[in-house]
Amino acid sequence: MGASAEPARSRRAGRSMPDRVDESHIVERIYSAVMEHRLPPAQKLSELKLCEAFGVGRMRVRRALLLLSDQGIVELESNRGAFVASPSRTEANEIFDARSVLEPAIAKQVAAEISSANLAMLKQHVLLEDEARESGKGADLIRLSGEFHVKLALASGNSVLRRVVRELVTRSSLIVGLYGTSNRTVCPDHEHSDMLGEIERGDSDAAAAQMFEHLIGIRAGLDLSTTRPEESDLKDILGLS
Amino acid sequence: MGASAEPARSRRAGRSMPDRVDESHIVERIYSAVMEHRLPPAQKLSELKLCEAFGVGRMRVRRALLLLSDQGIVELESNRGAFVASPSRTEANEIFDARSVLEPAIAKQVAAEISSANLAMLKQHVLLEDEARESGKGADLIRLSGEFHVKLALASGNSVLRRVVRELVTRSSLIVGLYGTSNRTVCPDHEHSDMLGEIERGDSDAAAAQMFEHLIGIRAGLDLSTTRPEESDLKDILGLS
DNA sequence: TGACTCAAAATTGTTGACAATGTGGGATGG
DNA sequence: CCATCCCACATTGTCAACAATTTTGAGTCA
Repeated sequence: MGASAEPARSRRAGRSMPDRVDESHIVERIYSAVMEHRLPPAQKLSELKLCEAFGVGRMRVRRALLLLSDQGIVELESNRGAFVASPSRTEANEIFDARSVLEPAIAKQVAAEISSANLAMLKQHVLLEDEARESGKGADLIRLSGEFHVKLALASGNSVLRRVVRELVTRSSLIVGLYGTSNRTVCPDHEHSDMLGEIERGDSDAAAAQMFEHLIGIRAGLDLSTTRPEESDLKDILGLS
Repeated sequence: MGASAEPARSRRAGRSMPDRVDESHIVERIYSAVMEHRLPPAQKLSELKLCEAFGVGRMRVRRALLLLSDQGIVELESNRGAFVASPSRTEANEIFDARSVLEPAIAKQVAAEISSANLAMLKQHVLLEDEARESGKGADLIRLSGEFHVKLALASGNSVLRRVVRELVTRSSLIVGLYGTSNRTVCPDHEHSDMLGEIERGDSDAAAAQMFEHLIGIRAGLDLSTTRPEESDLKDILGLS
């Protein structure tokens, strides 16, 4: 049964869908699913399933998967298909190294010139985080913790910065799923709130320092030591991309 | 004459080609051509021409173009094809804003922990720049000036940083082509050399400051004022992607 | 039971044909 | 001479069939 031969509209009741689904829509949805830990690392992404899910032809799905693989969210294995990426410990360290370089600089910039509207947005977001933490909604908290970093970049008003952070945060979400040590897998309690305080005060350097420490804190909640190589690191070691 | 139906090997004598040309090869080649100002902004990229040039089927070319458009190097217009991107002044300012945030942080990081081998590589590169400047090889100088920034990111040993900088520098190359004011279109004379000095001394903050000033210098050689909107800015103003 | 073989089924990769749209040029008329 | 219309051509977008590869599972044998 070809998925794309159907009436194309009037899909199964639950989810509303734009009339014209293009690649970017599929990409966005998979990004969200990864951020919310609904798509675990190494999950198979069958073309047929995706075609049915989005009511789209195979070409669209393949193009979306190509874009996602270029962004490190998906891995394409020849003749085997697409899988949600499973970053090796080496890759994970690289990603957090990059975040430790880039995100403090972004926090610094945002602290230097944030609009009141964006400040309010971030405050609102932190409130949501507190709410999720206190009501024990672990899944929501994980998602919100990641989204904070994206919204902070968004507050810079610069789409390039937003895009870079979004990619890194989403990949980090996969890393947390793979290497998170049971408890405290997400951002330590009130660091987001503290950072926001520095931003509100306009203390750029303090905000940058806070972000740097914060990222160290996140990494501390992960098991990223590469003393003994593990499964998905073999390809790194053997030098097979 | 179908381009992909030929013997597939033994192409025209000049250029050697990998036996198996995949999307990333096409992407790399177009990146290089843009960096070297051999592909000007708004240049049409016909699928057929690219198929012939690379000896590849249309699918490969289309996928490469999709990746390039996702990275802002190429613009896809529906039913009209692919063109080398023409960043609007608004986009150009956004890109340089992002560079002014990210690259100083990268320079800081590199200054803090560069290997002697990478330091030597950068010194060698600056020598090449001097050579090109003194022998009046303007085209080479433009290319080398951009490459310096990429190589600096490369010296961090972090592929994420390298990738981000490479994308931004390549887009900047398009911006220089569009908005560069005749003379001094590239990096002011010895700033790369000065920056390298700070890096060698291990003075992180000085290196970061130098990079920041350097980027301001580059922007000063461009005409990016958006007082009266121009051609390609219309789409920004009208809110059409 | 467990390991192995092999063929059927399922999935992915690629190609070519066709439809849809944009482009250019010549004829026509003012 | 210039503008407009219209048709042939060229290019892009989409799809469906086919080829290649992997996966599955039943069957066989030790």
